[in-house]
Amino acid sequence: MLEIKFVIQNLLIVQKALSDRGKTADLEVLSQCDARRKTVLLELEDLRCKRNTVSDQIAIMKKAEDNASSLHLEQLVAEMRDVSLRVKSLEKSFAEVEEKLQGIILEIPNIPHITVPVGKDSADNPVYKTSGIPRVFDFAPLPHWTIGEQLRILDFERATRITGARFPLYFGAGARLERSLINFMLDMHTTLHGYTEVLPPFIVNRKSMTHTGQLPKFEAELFKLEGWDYFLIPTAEVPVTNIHSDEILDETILPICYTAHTPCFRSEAGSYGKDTRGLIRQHQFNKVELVKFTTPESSYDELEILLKNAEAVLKALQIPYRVITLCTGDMGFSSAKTFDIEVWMPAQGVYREISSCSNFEDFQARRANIRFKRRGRKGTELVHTLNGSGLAVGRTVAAILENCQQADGSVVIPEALRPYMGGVTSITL
RNA sequence: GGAGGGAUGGCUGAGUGGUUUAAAGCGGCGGUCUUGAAAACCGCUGAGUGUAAAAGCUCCGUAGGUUCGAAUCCUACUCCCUCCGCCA
Repeated sequence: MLEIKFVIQNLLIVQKALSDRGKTADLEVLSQCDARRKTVLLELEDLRCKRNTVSDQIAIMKKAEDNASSLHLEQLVAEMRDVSLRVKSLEKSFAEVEEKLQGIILEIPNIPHITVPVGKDSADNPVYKTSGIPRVFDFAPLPHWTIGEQLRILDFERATRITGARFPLYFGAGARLERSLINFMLDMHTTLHGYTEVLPPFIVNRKSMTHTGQLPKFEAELFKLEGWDYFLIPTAEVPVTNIHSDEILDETILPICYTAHTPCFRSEAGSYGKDTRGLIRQHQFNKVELVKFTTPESSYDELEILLKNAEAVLKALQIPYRVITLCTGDMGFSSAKTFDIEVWMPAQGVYREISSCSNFEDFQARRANIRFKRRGRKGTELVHTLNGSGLAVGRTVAAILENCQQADGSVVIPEALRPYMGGVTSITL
Protein backbone atom coordinates (compact mmCIF):
# COMPACT_ATOMS: atom_id res chain seq x y z
CA MET A 1 0.00 0.00 0.00
CA LEU A 2 1.18 3.47 -0.82
CA GLU A 3 0.82 6.25 1.69
CA ILE A 4 -2.30 8.25 0.89
CA LYS A 5 -0.54 11.50 1.66
CA PHE A 6 2.19 10.59 -0.81
CA VAL A 7 -0.33 9.75 -3.54
CA ILE A 8 -2.21 13.02 -3.07
CA GLN A 9 0.99 15.06 -3.14
CA ASN A 10 2.49 13.14 -6.07
CA LEU A 11 -0.43 12.40 -8.36
CA LEU A 12 1.73 12.65 -11.50
CA ILE A 13 4.32 10.19 -10.22
CA VAL A 14 1.63 7.68 -9.26
CA GLN A 15 -0.16 8.21 -12.58
CA LYS A 16 3.08 7.47 -14.46
CA ALA A 17 3.80 4.41 -12.33
CA LEU A 18 0.33 3.09 -13.10
CA SER A 19 0.57 3.67 -16.84
CA ASP A 20 4.08 2.12 -16.92
CA ARG A 21 2.48 -0.96 -15.43
CA GLY A 22 -0.36 -0.77 -17.92
CA LYS A 23 -2.83 -0.24 -15.09
CA THR A 24 -5.30 2.42 -14.07
CA ALA A 25 -6.85 3.59 -10.81
CA ASP A 26 -9.36 6.25 -9.97
CA LEU A 27 -7.04 8.86 -8.51
CA GLU A 28 -9.69 11.53 -9.04
CA VAL A 29 -12.08 9.81 -6.64
CA LEU A 30 -9.20 9.20 -4.29
CA SER A 31 -8.33 12.88 -3.96
CA GLN A 32 -12.01 13.78 -3.61
CA CYS A 33 -12.38 11.28 -0.79
CA ASP A 34 -9.22 12.56 0.85
CA ALA A 35 -10.47 16.14 0.75
CA ARG A 36 -13.81 15.11 2.21
CA ARG A 37 -12.05 13.09 4.88
CA LYS A 38 -10.11 16.17 5.94
CA THR A 39 -13.21 18.37 6.14
CA VAL A 40 -15.17 15.84 8.16
CA LEU A 41 -12.25 15.16 10.48
CA LEU A 42 -11.71 18.85 11.16
CA GLU A 43 -15.31 19.35 12.25
CA LEU A 44 -15.35 16.09 14.15
CA GLU A 45 -12.24 16.89 16.16
CA ASP A 46 -13.59 20.31 16.96
CA LEU A 47 -16.78 18.84 18.40
CA ARG A 48 -14.96 16.12 20.28
CA CYS A 49 -12.74 18.76 21.84
CA LYS A 50 -15.80 20.68 22.98
CA ARG A 51 -17.41 17.55 24.38
CA ASN A 52 -14.27 16.66 26.29
CA THR A 53 -13.77 20.04 27.90
CA VAL A 54 -17.44 20.55 28.83
CA SER A 55 -17.66 17.04 30.25
CA ASP A 56 -14.75 17.88 32.52
CA GLN A 57 -16.57 21.03 33.56
CA ILE A 58 -19.68 19.04 34.38
CA ALA A 59 -17.62 16.74 36.54
CA ILE A 60 -16.18 19.67 38.47
CA MET A 61 -19.60 21.27 38.94
CA LYS A 62 -21.12 18.04 40.15
CA LYS A 63 -18.38 17.65 42.70
CA ALA A 64 -18.89 21.19 43.95
CA GLU A 65 -22.63 20.49 44.35
CA ASP A 66 -23.36 24.16 43.94
CA ASN A 67 -27.14 24.49 43.93
CA ALA A 68 -27.00 27.89 42.32
CA SER A 69 -25.46 26.45 39.18
CA SER A 70 -27.69 23.40 38.87
CA LEU A 71 -29.83 25.07 36.24
CA HIS A 72 -26.72 25.97 34.27
CA LEU A 73 -25.56 22.39 34.63
CA GLU A 74 -28.77 21.04 33.17
CA GLN A 75 -28.39 23.36 30.24
CA LEU A 76 -24.87 22.17 29.64
CA VAL A 77 -25.90 18.53 29.74
CA ALA A 78 -28.71 19.18 27.29
CA GLU A 79 -26.31 20.98 24.98
CA MET A 80 -23.82 18.14 25.16
CA ARG A 81 -26.51 15.62 24.36
CA ASP A 82 -26.86 17.43 21.06
CA VAL A 83 -23.10 17.66 20.51
CA SER A 84 -22.80 13.97 21.21
CA LEU A 85 -25.37 13.15 18.54
CA ARG A 86 -23.53 15.25 15.98
CA VAL A 87 -20.25 13.58 16.91
CA LYS A 88 -21.84 10.19 16.28
CA SER A 89 -23.20 11.17 12.91
CA LEU A 90 -19.86 12.68 11.87
CA GLU A 91 -18.05 9.56 13.03
CA LYS A 92 -20.27 7.55 10.74
CA SER A 93 -19.52 9.81 7.77
CA PHE A 94 -15.84 9.61 8.58
CA ALA A 95 -15.89 5.82 8.72
CA GLU A 96 -17.67 5.71 5.36
CA VAL A 97 -15.22 7.95 3.55
CA GLU A 98 -12.30 6.18 5.22
CA GLU A 99 -13.55 2.81 4.02
CA LYS A 100 -13.91 4.08 0.48
CA LEU A 101 -10.41 5.52 0.62
CA GLN A 102 -8.97 2.24 1.89
CA GLY A 103 -10.80 0.33 -0.83
CA ILE A 104 -9.09 2.41 -3.51
CA ILE A 105 -5.62 2.61 -1.97
CA LEU A 106 -5.49 -1.16 -1.33
CA GLU A 107 -5.88 -1.79 -5.06
CA ILE A 108 -3.14 0.56 -6.24
CA PRO A 109 0.06 -1.38 -7.04
CA ASN A 110 3.53 -0.43 -5.83
CA ILE A 111 5.61 2.17 -7.66
CA PRO A 112 8.41 0.56 -9.71
CA HIS A 113 11.95 1.44 -8.62
CA ILE A 114 13.77 3.96 -10.79
CA THR A 115 16.04 1.21 -12.19
CA VAL A 116 13.15 -0.95 -13.43
CA PRO A 117 12.96 -0.93 -17.24
CA VAL A 118 9.68 0.35 -18.66
CA GLY A 119 8.00 -2.30 -20.79
CA LYS A 120 4.70 -3.88 -21.73
CA ASP A 121 5.08 -7.59 -21.00
CA SER A 122 7.56 -10.45 -20.59
CA ALA A 123 8.99 -9.80 -24.06
CA ASP A 124 10.44 -6.55 -22.70
CA ASN A 125 12.35 -8.11 -19.78
CA PRO A 126 16.09 -7.56 -20.28
CA VAL A 127 18.60 -10.28 -19.39
CA TYR A 128 20.56 -9.29 -16.28
CA LYS A 129 23.07 -12.13 -16.32
CA THR A 130 23.59 -15.63 -17.67
CA SER A 131 25.31 -18.57 -15.97
CA GLY A 132 26.36 -21.97 -17.30
CA ILE A 133 26.38 -23.28 -20.83
CA PRO A 134 23.50 -25.46 -22.01
CA ARG A 135 24.70 -29.02 -22.62
CA VAL A 136 24.97 -30.26 -26.19
CA PHE A 137 22.96 -33.47 -26.54
CA ASP A 138 23.89 -36.21 -29.02
CA PHE A 139 20.27 -37.37 -28.89
CA ALA A 140 16.93 -35.58 -28.80
CA PRO A 141 16.34 -34.59 -25.14
CA LEU A 142 12.95 -35.68 -23.80
CA PRO A 143 10.57 -33.48 -21.84
CA HIS A 144 10.66 -34.15 -18.09
CA TRP A 145 7.15 -35.59 -17.96
CA THR A 146 8.11 -38.29 -20.42
CA ILE A 147 11.31 -39.07 -18.51
CA GLY A 148 9.40 -39.12 -15.23
CA GLU A 149 6.72 -41.44 -16.54
CA GLN A 150 9.23 -43.77 -18.23
CA LEU A 151 11.22 -44.05 -15.00
CA ARG A 152 7.93 -44.51 -13.09
CA ILE A 153 8.76 -41.69 -10.67
CA LEU A 154 5.99 -39.33 -11.82
CA ASP A 155 2.35 -40.30 -12.39
CA PHE A 156 0.12 -37.47 -13.57
CA GLU A 157 -2.69 -39.76 -14.62
CA ARG A 158 -3.23 -41.33 -11.21
CA ALA A 159 -2.92 -37.89 -9.57
CA THR A 160 -5.94 -36.85 -11.61
CA ARG A 161 -7.86 -39.79 -10.16
CA ILE A 162 -7.07 -38.66 -6.61
CA THR A 163 -7.91 -35.00 -7.05
CA GLY A 164 -8.06 -33.60 -10.58
CA ALA A 165 -5.86 -31.93 -13.14
CA ARG A 166 -2.60 -30.23 -12.16
CA PHE A 167 -1.71 -32.17 -9.03
CA PRO A 168 1.58 -34.00 -8.58
CA LEU A 169 2.19 -37.62 -7.65
CA TYR A 170 5.76 -38.82 -7.17
CA PHE A 171 7.05 -42.34 -6.56
CA GLY A 172 10.29 -43.88 -5.33
CA ALA A 173 13.43 -42.03 -6.39
CA GLY A 174 11.25 -39.16 -7.68
CA ALA A 175 9.65 -38.60 -4.28
CA ARG A 176 13.06 -38.86 -2.70
CA LEU A 177 14.54 -36.40 -5.20
CA GLU A 178 11.90 -33.83 -4.26
CA ARG A 179 12.57 -34.38 -0.55
CA SER A 180 16.34 -34.26 -1.06
CA LEU A 181 16.09 -30.95 -2.87
CA ILE A 182 14.03 -29.45 -0.05
CA ASN A 183 16.61 -30.50 2.53
CA PHE A 184 19.52 -29.50 0.30
CA MET A 185 18.12 -26.00 -0.21
CA LEU A 186 17.18 -25.47 3.45
CA ASP A 187 20.61 -26.68 4.60
CA MET A 188 22.36 -24.38 2.15
CA HIS A 189 20.41 -21.29 3.17
CA THR A 190 20.67 -21.92 6.91
CA THR A 191 24.33 -22.97 7.09
CA LEU A 192 25.91 -21.00 4.23
CA HIS A 193 23.68 -17.94 3.88
CA GLY A 194 22.62 -17.22 7.47
CA TYR A 195 18.87 -17.70 7.23
CA THR A 196 16.77 -18.99 10.11
CA GLU A 197 14.56 -21.94 9.24
CA VAL A 198 10.82 -21.45 9.78
CA LEU A 199 7.93 -23.86 9.52
CA PRO A 200 4.79 -21.72 9.27
CA PRO A 201 1.07 -22.49 8.94
CA PHE A 202 -0.06 -23.46 5.42
CA ILE A 203 -3.44 -21.83 5.98
CA VAL A 204 -3.77 -18.11 6.71
CA ASN A 205 -6.54 -15.63 7.43
CA ARG A 206 -7.80 -12.78 5.25
CA LYS A 207 -5.80 -10.18 7.11
CA SER A 208 -2.48 -11.88 6.36
CA MET A 209 -3.38 -12.19 2.66
CA THR A 210 -4.22 -8.48 2.59
CA HIS A 211 -0.95 -7.55 4.29
CA THR A 212 1.22 -9.12 1.60
CA GLY A 213 -0.99 -7.94 -1.28
CA GLN A 214 -2.75 -11.11 -2.49
CA LEU A 215 -6.03 -9.57 -1.32
CA PRO A 216 -8.33 -7.81 -1.93
CA LYS A 217 -7.50 -7.88 -5.64
CA PHE A 218 -6.53 -11.46 -6.44
CA GLU A 219 -8.94 -13.69 -4.52
CA ALA A 220 -9.62 -15.71 -7.69
CA GLU A 221 -6.02 -16.99 -7.60
CA LEU A 222 -6.47 -18.49 -4.15
CA PHE A 223 -8.00 -21.64 -2.68
CA LYS A 224 -10.43 -20.67 0.07
CA LEU A 225 -11.63 -22.98 2.82
CA GLU A 226 -15.36 -23.44 2.80
CA GLY A 227 -17.00 -22.20 5.97
CA TRP A 228 -13.89 -20.34 7.08
CA ASP A 229 -12.37 -17.00 6.20
CA TYR A 230 -9.11 -18.88 5.70
CA PHE A 231 -7.03 -19.53 2.58
CA LEU A 232 -4.39 -22.06 1.51
CA ILE A 233 -1.11 -20.21 1.07
CA PRO A 234 0.03 -19.53 -2.52
CA THR A 235 3.58 -19.01 -1.21
CA ALA A 236 5.41 -19.06 2.13
CA GLU A 237 5.85 -15.31 1.66
CA VAL A 238 2.41 -14.82 3.20
CA PRO A 239 2.79 -16.58 6.57
CA VAL A 240 6.50 -15.74 6.94
CA THR A 241 6.17 -12.01 6.20
CA ASN A 242 3.25 -11.87 8.63
CA ILE A 243 5.38 -13.26 11.47
CA HIS A 244 6.21 -9.67 12.39
CA SER A 245 2.98 -7.87 11.51
CA ASP A 246 2.04 -5.18 14.04
CA GLU A 247 5.50 -5.31 15.58
CA ILE A 248 8.08 -2.64 16.30
CA LEU A 249 11.46 -4.28 15.70
CA ASP A 250 14.74 -3.13 17.17
CA GLU A 251 17.10 -1.80 14.50
CA THR A 252 19.91 -4.00 15.80
CA ILE A 253 18.18 -7.25 14.84
CA LEU A 254 17.86 -6.23 11.17
CA PRO A 255 18.17 -7.68 8.66
CA ILE A 256 16.01 -10.63 9.70
CA CYS A 257 16.43 -13.53 7.26
CA TYR A 258 14.02 -16.47 7.21
CA THR A 259 13.84 -19.51 4.99
CA ALA A 260 10.88 -21.85 4.88
CA HIS A 261 9.75 -24.87 2.96
CA THR A 262 6.01 -25.06 2.37
CA PRO A 263 3.66 -26.52 -0.15
CA CYS A 264 2.04 -23.76 -2.23
CA PHE A 265 -1.50 -23.78 -3.55
CA ARG A 266 -2.61 -21.74 -6.55
CA SER A 267 -5.84 -21.90 -8.47
CA GLU A 268 -3.97 -20.74 -11.61
CA ALA A 269 -7.13 -18.94 -12.68
CA GLY A 270 -6.94 -17.87 -16.29
CA SER A 271 -4.10 -20.20 -17.17
CA TYR A 272 -6.15 -22.89 -18.91
CA GLY A 273 -4.21 -24.40 -21.76
CA LYS A 274 -0.82 -23.15 -20.50
CA ASP A 275 1.78 -25.74 -19.52
CA THR A 276 -0.81 -28.47 -19.27
CA ARG A 277 1.82 -31.18 -19.08
CA GLY A 278 4.45 -31.82 -16.47
CA LEU A 279 5.51 -30.19 -13.24
CA ILE A 280 5.66 -26.61 -14.42
CA ARG A 281 2.17 -25.40 -13.56
CA GLN A 282 0.46 -27.26 -10.72
CA HIS A 283 -2.22 -26.37 -8.19
CA GLN A 284 0.07 -27.72 -5.49
CA PHE A 285 3.86 -27.52 -5.44
CA ASN A 286 6.72 -27.32 -2.97
CA LYS A 287 8.84 -24.23 -2.60
CA VAL A 288 11.70 -23.12 -0.39
CA GLU A 289 11.27 -19.43 0.24
CA LEU A 290 13.66 -16.71 1.39
CA VAL A 291 12.22 -13.71 3.27
CA LYS A 292 14.03 -10.64 4.59
CA PHE A 293 13.13 -7.67 6.75
CA THR A 294 15.64 -4.81 6.29
CA THR A 295 16.22 -1.11 6.81
CA PRO A 296 15.21 1.10 3.86
CA GLU A 297 18.80 2.08 3.07
CA SER A 298 20.01 -1.52 2.74
CA SER A 299 17.11 -3.20 0.94
CA TYR A 300 18.54 -3.04 -2.58
CA ASP A 301 21.89 -4.44 -1.45
CA GLU A 302 19.94 -7.17 0.32
CA LEU A 303 17.99 -7.88 -2.87
CA GLU A 304 21.26 -8.57 -4.72
CA ILE A 305 22.36 -10.89 -1.91
CA LEU A 306 18.99 -12.65 -1.90
CA LEU A 307 19.28 -13.19 -5.63
CA LYS A 308 22.80 -14.62 -5.23
CA ASN A 309 21.54 -16.94 -2.47
CA ALA A 310 18.89 -18.32 -4.81
CA GLU A 311 21.33 -18.60 -7.70
CA ALA A 312 23.70 -20.55 -5.48
CA VAL A 313 21.30 -23.50 -5.54
CA LEU A 314 21.42 -23.81 -9.34
CA LYS A 315 25.17 -23.19 -9.35
CA ALA A 316 25.63 -26.07 -6.88
CA LEU A 317 23.42 -28.31 -9.01
CA GLN A 318 25.37 -27.20 -12.11
CA ILE A 319 22.31 -26.35 -14.12
CA PRO A 320 22.44 -23.44 -16.61
CA TYR A 321 20.22 -20.43 -15.94
CA ARG A 322 19.84 -16.74 -16.60
CA VAL A 323 18.50 -13.85 -14.59
CA ILE A 324 16.12 -11.31 -16.06
CA THR A 325 14.89 -8.00 -14.71
CA LEU A 326 11.13 -7.80 -14.86
CA CYS A 327 9.92 -4.73 -16.70
CA THR A 328 7.19 -2.48 -15.32
CA GLY A 329 4.41 -4.25 -17.22
CA ASP A 330 5.39 -7.74 -16.03
CA MET A 331 6.00 -7.04 -12.36
CA GLY A 332 3.80 -8.28 -9.54
CA PHE A 333 1.33 -6.02 -7.74
CA SER A 334 3.31 -5.46 -4.53
CA SER A 335 6.82 -5.39 -5.95
CA ALA A 336 9.06 -2.37 -6.55
CA LYS A 337 11.69 -4.45 -8.33
CA THR A 338 11.84 -8.11 -9.32
CA PHE A 339 14.51 -10.39 -10.74
CA ASP A 340 13.41 -13.73 -12.14
CA ILE A 341 15.79 -16.65 -12.31
CA GLU A 342 15.06 -18.79 -15.36
CA VAL A 343 16.42 -22.29 -15.66
CA TRP A 344 17.40 -23.93 -18.93
CA MET A 345 14.92 -26.56 -20.13
CA PRO A 346 16.60 -28.45 -23.01
CA ALA A 347 13.54 -30.34 -24.27
CA GLN A 348 11.70 -27.13 -25.16
CA GLY A 349 14.95 -25.22 -25.65
CA VAL A 350 13.77 -22.35 -23.46
CA TYR A 351 14.53 -20.75 -20.12
CA ARG A 352 11.70 -21.19 -17.59
CA GLU A 353 11.07 -19.23 -14.41
CA ILE A 354 12.25 -21.09 -11.31
CA SER A 355 12.59 -18.19 -8.86
CA SER A 356 11.30 -14.68 -8.42
CA CYS A 357 13.20 -12.30 -6.12
CA SER A 358 11.55 -9.04 -5.17
CA ASN A 359 11.99 -5.95 -3.06
CA PHE A 360 8.62 -4.67 -1.86
CA GLU A 361 10.19 -1.68 -0.10
CA ASP A 362 7.63 -0.48 2.49
CA PHE A 363 4.55 -1.54 0.48
CA GLN A 364 3.83 -4.69 2.48
CA ALA A 365 5.23 -3.23 5.69
CA ARG A 366 2.68 -0.41 5.59
CA ARG A 367 -0.17 -2.88 5.08
CA ALA A 368 1.11 -5.24 7.76
CA ASN A 369 2.29 -2.45 10.08
CA ILE A 370 5.85 -3.75 10.44
CA ARG A 371 8.08 -1.04 11.82
CA PHE A 372 11.50 -0.66 13.39
CA LYS A 373 13.04 1.75 15.84
CA ARG A 374 16.49 3.26 15.48
CA ARG A 375 18.52 3.50 18.68
CA GLY A 376 18.53 6.97 20.19
CA ARG A 377 16.01 8.31 17.71
CA LYS A 378 12.40 9.23 18.30
CA GLY A 379 9.59 7.55 16.43
CA THR A 380 9.49 4.52 14.19
CA GLU A 381 10.00 3.75 10.50
CA LEU A 382 8.56 1.09 8.23
CA VAL A 383 10.89 -1.79 7.39
CA HIS A 384 11.47 -2.98 3.85
CA THR A 385 10.40 -6.54 3.05
CA LEU A 386 11.92 -8.80 0.40
CA ASN A 387 11.44 -12.34 -0.70
CA GLY A 388 12.47 -14.82 -3.31
CA SER A 389 12.12 -18.46 -4.15
CA GLY A 390 15.14 -20.45 -3.29
CA LEU A 391 13.85 -22.38 -5.31
CA ALA A 392 10.57 -23.76 -6.64
CA VAL A 393 11.18 -27.46 -5.95
CA GLY A 394 8.95 -29.12 -8.56
CA ARG A 395 10.47 -27.03 -11.31
CA THR A 396 13.94 -27.90 -10.03
CA VAL A 397 13.07 -31.60 -10.33
CA ALA A 398 11.88 -30.93 -13.88
CA ALA A 399 15.14 -29.11 -14.66
CA ILE A 400 17.26 -31.94 -13.25
CA LEU A 401 15.35 -34.59 -15.19
CA GLU A 402 15.77 -32.72 -18.46
CA ASN A 403 19.33 -31.42 -18.02
CA CYS A 404 20.78 -34.61 -16.54
CA GLN A 405 19.04 -37.18 -18.73
CA GLN A 406 21.10 -39.82 -20.51
CA ALA A 407 20.67 -41.55 -23.86
CA ASP A 408 19.65 -44.76 -22.06
CA GLY A 409 16.74 -43.00 -20.34
CA SER A 410 18.42 -42.70 -16.94
CA VAL A 411 19.02 -39.46 -15.05
CA VAL A 412 22.34 -38.65 -13.36
CA ILE A 413 21.95 -37.08 -9.91
CA PRO A 414 23.98 -33.85 -9.51
CA GLU A 415 26.93 -34.53 -7.26
CA ALA A 416 25.94 -32.02 -4.58
CA LEU A 417 22.65 -33.85 -4.13
CA ARG A 418 24.00 -37.39 -3.81
CA PRO A 419 24.54 -37.30 -0.03
CA TYR A 420 20.85 -36.46 0.28
CA MET A 421 19.93 -39.33 -2.04
CA GLY A 422 21.71 -41.90 0.08
CA GLY A 423 24.63 -42.01 -2.34
CA VAL A 424 22.48 -42.82 -5.37
CA THR A 425 24.27 -41.53 -8.47
CA SER A 426 21.55 -41.98 -11.04
CA ILE A 427 17.90 -42.83 -11.39
CA THR A 428 17.26 -45.83 -13.60
CA LEU A 429 14.24 -47.96 -14.27
C1' G B 1 -17.73 -30.51 22.53
C1' G B 2 -18.42 -28.93 28.26
C1' A B 3 -16.84 -25.57 32.52
C1' G B 4 -14.08 -21.47 34.22
C1' G B 5 -10.43 -17.34 33.77
C1' G B 6 -8.32 -13.58 30.84
C1' A B 7 -6.79 -9.65 26.77
C1' U B 8 -4.02 -2.43 29.31
C1' G B 9 2.24 1.23 26.24
C1' G B 10 8.85 -2.32 23.86
C1' C B 11 7.97 -6.03 28.35
C1' U B 12 5.62 -7.02 33.39
C1' G B 13 1.50 -4.96 35.63
C1' A B 14 -2.21 -1.40 38.71
C1' G B 15 -6.62 0.78 37.43
C1' U B 16 -15.08 -1.08 38.28
C1' G B 17 -18.17 5.96 35.64
C1' G B 18 -15.61 12.15 36.01
C1' U B 19 -10.26 17.55 38.53
C1' U B 20 -6.11 10.14 36.26
C1' U B 21 -3.71 14.35 30.84
C1' A B 22 -3.38 5.18 32.21
C1' A B 23 0.07 4.19 38.60
C1' A B 24 4.49 1.51 39.41
C1' G B 25 8.50 -1.51 37.93
C1' C B 26 11.71 -3.42 33.99
C1' G B 27 14.02 -2.11 29.52
C1' G B 28 15.86 2.16 26.51
C1' C B 29 18.12 7.25 26.11
C1' G B 30 20.79 11.32 28.56
C1' G B 31 23.45 13.09 32.90
C1' U B 32 26.30 13.00 37.83
C1' C B 33 30.30 10.12 39.85
C1' U B 34 34.71 7.23 37.55
C1' U B 35 41.16 6.55 34.20
C1' G B 36 37.21 3.47 31.87
C1' A B 37 33.16 0.34 33.15
C1' A B 38 29.64 -1.50 36.72
C1' A B 39 26.72 -0.03 40.86
C1' A B 40 24.21 4.06 42.95
C1' C B 41 21.67 8.57 42.23
C1' C B 42 19.05 12.41 38.97
C1' G B 43 16.25 13.49 34.53
C1' C B 44 13.77 11.97 29.97
C1' U B 45 11.06 7.99 27.62
C1' G B 46 4.00 4.62 24.29
C1' A B 47 2.01 4.69 19.07
C1' G B 48 -0.45 7.59 15.48
C1' U B 49 -2.58 12.12 13.51
C1' G B 50 -1.85 17.22 13.21
C1' U B 51 1.28 21.91 13.27
C1' A B 52 6.33 26.31 11.33
C1' A B 53 6.27 24.86 16.46
C1' A B 54 2.33 24.07 19.63
C1' A B 55 -2.60 23.13 20.85
C1' G B 56 -6.16 19.61 19.66
C1' C B 57 -7.84 14.64 18.29
C1' U B 58 -7.51 9.03 18.20
C1' C B 59 -5.79 4.39 20.33
C1' C B 60 -6.59 0.07 26.93
C1' G B 61 -8.40 -7.42 21.89
C1' U B 62 -12.46 -6.19 17.71
C1' A B 63 -17.39 -4.22 16.57
C1' G B 64 -21.72 -2.11 18.40
C1' G B 65 -24.62 0.03 22.65
C1' U B 66 -25.76 2.97 27.38
C1' U B 67 -24.12 8.03 29.25
C1' C B 68 -23.19 15.01 29.25
C1' G B 69 -18.73 11.77 30.10
C1' A B 70 -16.34 4.71 29.30
C1' A B 71 -9.97 1.23 30.09
C1' U B 72 -14.09 0.94 33.73
C1' C B 73 -21.18 -0.64 32.63
C1' C B 74 -24.15 -3.74 28.64
C1' U B 75 -24.29 -7.00 23.98
C1' A B 76 -21.93 -9.77 20.18
C1' C B 77 -17.48 -11.52 18.16
C1' U B 78 -12.10 -12.85 17.96
C1' C B 79 -7.95 -14.67 20.29
C1' C B 80 -5.22 -16.66 24.60
C1' C B 81 -4.89 -19.61 29.26
C1' U B 82 -6.61 -23.62 32.86
C1' C B 83 -9.51 -28.07 33.74
C1' C B 84 -12.71 -32.18 31.67
C1' G B 85 -13.93 -35.18 27.22
C1' C B 86 -12.21 -36.77 22.37
C1' C B 87 -7.83 -37.23 19.43
C1' A B 88 -2.41 -37.63 15.73
